Amino acid sequence: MARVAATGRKPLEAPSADTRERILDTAERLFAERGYSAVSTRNITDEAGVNIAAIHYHFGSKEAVLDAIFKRRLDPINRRREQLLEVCDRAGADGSVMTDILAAFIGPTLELGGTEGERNFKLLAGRASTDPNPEVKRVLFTVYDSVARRFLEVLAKACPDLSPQEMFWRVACVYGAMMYIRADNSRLQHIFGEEFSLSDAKGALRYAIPFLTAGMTAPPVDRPAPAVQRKTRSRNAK
Amino acid sequence: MARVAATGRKPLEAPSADTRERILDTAERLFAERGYSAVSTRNITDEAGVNIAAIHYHFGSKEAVLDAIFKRRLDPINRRREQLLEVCDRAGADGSVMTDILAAFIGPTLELGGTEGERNFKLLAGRASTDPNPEVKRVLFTVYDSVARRFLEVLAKACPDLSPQEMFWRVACVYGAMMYIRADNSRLQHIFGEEFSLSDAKGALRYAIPFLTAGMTAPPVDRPAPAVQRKTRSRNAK
DNA sequence: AAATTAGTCAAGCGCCTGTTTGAAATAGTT
DNA sequence: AACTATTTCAAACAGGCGCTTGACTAATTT
Repeated sequence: MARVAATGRKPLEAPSADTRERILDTAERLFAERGYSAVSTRNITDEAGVNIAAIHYHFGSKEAVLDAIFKRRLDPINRRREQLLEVCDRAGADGSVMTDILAAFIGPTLELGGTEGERNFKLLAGRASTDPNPEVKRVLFTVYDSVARRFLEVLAKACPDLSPQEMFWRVACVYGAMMYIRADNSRLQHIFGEEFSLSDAKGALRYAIPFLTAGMTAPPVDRPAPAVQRKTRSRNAK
Repeated sequence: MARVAATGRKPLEAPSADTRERILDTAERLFAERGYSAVSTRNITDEAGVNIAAIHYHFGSKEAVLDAIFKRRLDPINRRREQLLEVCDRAGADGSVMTDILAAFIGPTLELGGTEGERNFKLLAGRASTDPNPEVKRVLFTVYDSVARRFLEVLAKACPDLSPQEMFWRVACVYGAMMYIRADNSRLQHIFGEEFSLSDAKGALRYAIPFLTAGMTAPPVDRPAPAVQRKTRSRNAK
């Protein structure tokens, strides 16, 4: 009781879940705002209002904090992705399934943004995707590898005409677009005007997924399409 | 003479262009490898084999080094981009010009890679694009703003059917793909296999530009295409 | 009520940060 | 040969880094 009264925060059920969560929330925000390398453990504990030793008591290291942040948000998202991909996989391989596959993979991450914490994580995830820091790369690898492989399986099944090379480059474009939208650097916003924002999840789903669908279903470069293949691409009714 | 003999490097014409260039080359490599925030001025001067004070004598600050790195590589590239965009602009607005516009904007940066320094810069440019550090953002802004506006002008002219919203999101996808390819994080390579690499400039131009062309020329979501519009999209002869 | 456990705390470990200094060495000019 | 301007140098500035320690408080178990 004394602790709660002293810090003046709302009482919480578990005694130290408070400290743990406050560290995660604060670190999530600071990593998103300044980047992993530019944030110190002291920055985190100071802003979270906890003792400097709390990070190493509860997590063990700065890297472990990043890992916990990603696991906390991504575990449910990845479960949802796999579930949606399963549906697409069973639906078979006609041209129209591409939109659903992309939506299954991209949607759950772009829809984040209901809470401030989710918004921060979305930024962090996008910005971390090109962070060369070995600690960041290690965390991302352990957290993304499995679902990324599943995504590629389903995708390959839906695009039997694409050579591995072509699939590689198309997937890179999809990844790039998704990560850039998540990262939401304000450069395009500055050029187009303040009324546009990459953090607008509805816009992302409405416009980016058709763009990427068109790219994924375009006639292959390697073996020009066998003339029969001709797909409708204007299905934008949700 | 004594200095050259002592360091065992090839003699150079200008007296201190040596030190300046060595700092730029080394910083370019380290920033690319570890990220701007994770590299210290001492890391740079140590590896460059120059005195710790040289950075502030020749540049004034760490941020000014980053700025000089970008200006050195990007000034010729941006001149080339503007020249190529000019040609597209004059060519008028039929559907086939989209590939040329994208190639004009993306090509000159993806073609980098002839020297080790160019390869390092390509990585750095991609990775910096989502770096939230304010120093990095400031440098990128001053260096990219002008040519980005020109690109958008030409693009808008070639896509008269797209609403501003839709243009915004499509351009975001193009930017994202380009930056992700430049950044060349090794995650996709790890999944697809070592024989695939995002640093392969020929592959990027061969496969990514058709992908993005398909996305940019897809029927608009906002006002479904006026049924007349039907574009050929299989022009892959260079 | 005693013993155990979980959590918090201020202080400090050795090392690194971006930047500055004033003197020494070198190069270019007269 | 003397003089000036440019460049390099070791040393140091105040402060921050990730992480550890050992004492202390508070809740839980026995």
